[in-house]
Amino acid sequence: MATKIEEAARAREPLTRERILRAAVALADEGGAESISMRRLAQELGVVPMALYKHVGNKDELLDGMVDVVVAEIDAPIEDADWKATMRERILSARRALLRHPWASSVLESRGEPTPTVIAYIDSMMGVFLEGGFSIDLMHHAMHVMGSRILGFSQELFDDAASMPEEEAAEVWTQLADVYPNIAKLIPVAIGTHEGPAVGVGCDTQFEFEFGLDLVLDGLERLRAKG
Amino acid sequence: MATKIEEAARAREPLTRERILRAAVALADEGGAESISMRRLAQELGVVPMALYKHVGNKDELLDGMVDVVVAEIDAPIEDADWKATMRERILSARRALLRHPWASSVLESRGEPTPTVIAYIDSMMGVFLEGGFSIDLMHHAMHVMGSRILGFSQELFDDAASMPEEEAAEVWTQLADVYPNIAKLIPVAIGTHEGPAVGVGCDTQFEFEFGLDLVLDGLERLRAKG
DNA sequence: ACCCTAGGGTGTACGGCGTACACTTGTCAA
DNA sequence: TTGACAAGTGTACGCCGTACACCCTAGGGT
Repeated sequence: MATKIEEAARAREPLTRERILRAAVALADEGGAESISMRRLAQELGVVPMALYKHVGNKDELLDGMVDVVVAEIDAPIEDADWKATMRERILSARRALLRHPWASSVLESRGEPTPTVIAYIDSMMGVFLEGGFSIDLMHHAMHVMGSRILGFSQELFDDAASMPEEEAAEVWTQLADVYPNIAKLIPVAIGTHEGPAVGVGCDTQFEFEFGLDLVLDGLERLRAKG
Repeated sequence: MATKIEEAARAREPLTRERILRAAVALADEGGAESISMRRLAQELGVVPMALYKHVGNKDELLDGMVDVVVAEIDAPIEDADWKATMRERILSARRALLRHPWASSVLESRGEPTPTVIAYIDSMMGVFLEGGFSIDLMHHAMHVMGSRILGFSQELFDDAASMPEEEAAEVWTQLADVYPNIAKLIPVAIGTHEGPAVGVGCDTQFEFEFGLDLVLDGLERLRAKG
């Protein structure tokens, strides 16, 4: 009897590639990229590790599948807008997707060959450039210039040095002012004005992303206009 | 006797943090980033794995040390030049260092907090901006815009799709032309002109890097001039 | 001449990982 | 009823990082 109920409970939702991917994404969402392991994921699904291999091939394929889930969340390009607005909006949409899944950018970076889904996304971004009047050559360069920004992220040198109480951080940095004088100069700015999301050494990541994005897009527009 | 000789041979060059780092860099240079393991490295040094821990603490510290070795290879900034030339030259020097150690960029990306050596490098790059007439705010934005480019690399969406014979690659791509129409448009360019290092879907990575670098630097110069 | 200490190198062991391979079990067609 | 096929299981292998207790040797204080 009891065993029948158990079996029923287990069989209620049979293992599926989709279900595995959903569970993996959920697991990574709450535990970060390094918490994804076949064993941990199997446990989360109430199943033995090897069961997963009937649906995903290997771990790399799993990671690819997870990336695809995130990329699928990116909005379609808007219509009836110039190339720059279209590009900009779609990239910001991609960024929103990546912010919902903070593990995704590091997984994306680590992947060698992109998945067909990612390639299709890239291809459609190329289309935006071409329809916007870019030559094929310039579109090619543009794609390289954009780099990972086209997927909504850009690798930062520091991750935001948060997690330290603001005043303590300030003190540490003023102590280090003579060894890193220029970095130290950033502190008075943030502490002094002391408003908005810029606290401590941290900064408004969203602003910085859009700043860089616009700088690049403007540069490309200039080149396009010159022909 | 024999044992004495063995011991002598082993003791000839006693284990040292420097020696470990040199060996690790050499190992990664020839085997790639994923070939670095404490066990493998110990074996390379003719020593038991745990011996390393008397000198490096743990694997993360080892990786940090390896990064430092590479960063130390970057030339000092040139003198008596405007900020853009200084920046440009130093970044290209960094890129040369990273090309000598292809594993380094991925290790750099994977690291959370940068090492003091890296921080010092970043600080000195900030100094170049400031001495070039950037306000502190604009310098701050500029550092974000540069991102990893300041260390001589930028993450590409594909790694160069090399390793496939050129004509075969062309054929594959023309077959895929209807599913990735815009990517396919890149092929005739590379194949058609057929000169320089641009073969197949590949492209001149160095050119693309400098193209993007200059686009960003020019954009920043414009902002600086406006004040 | 003795011991003592400290530090570098060792050996063993633990818990985690990805996954190959042989197996049971449940389902449905013939 | 049987028999094939797919889904899930169990066991095992070879990697990994590293904690911990050990030994061995060189150097210094007595």
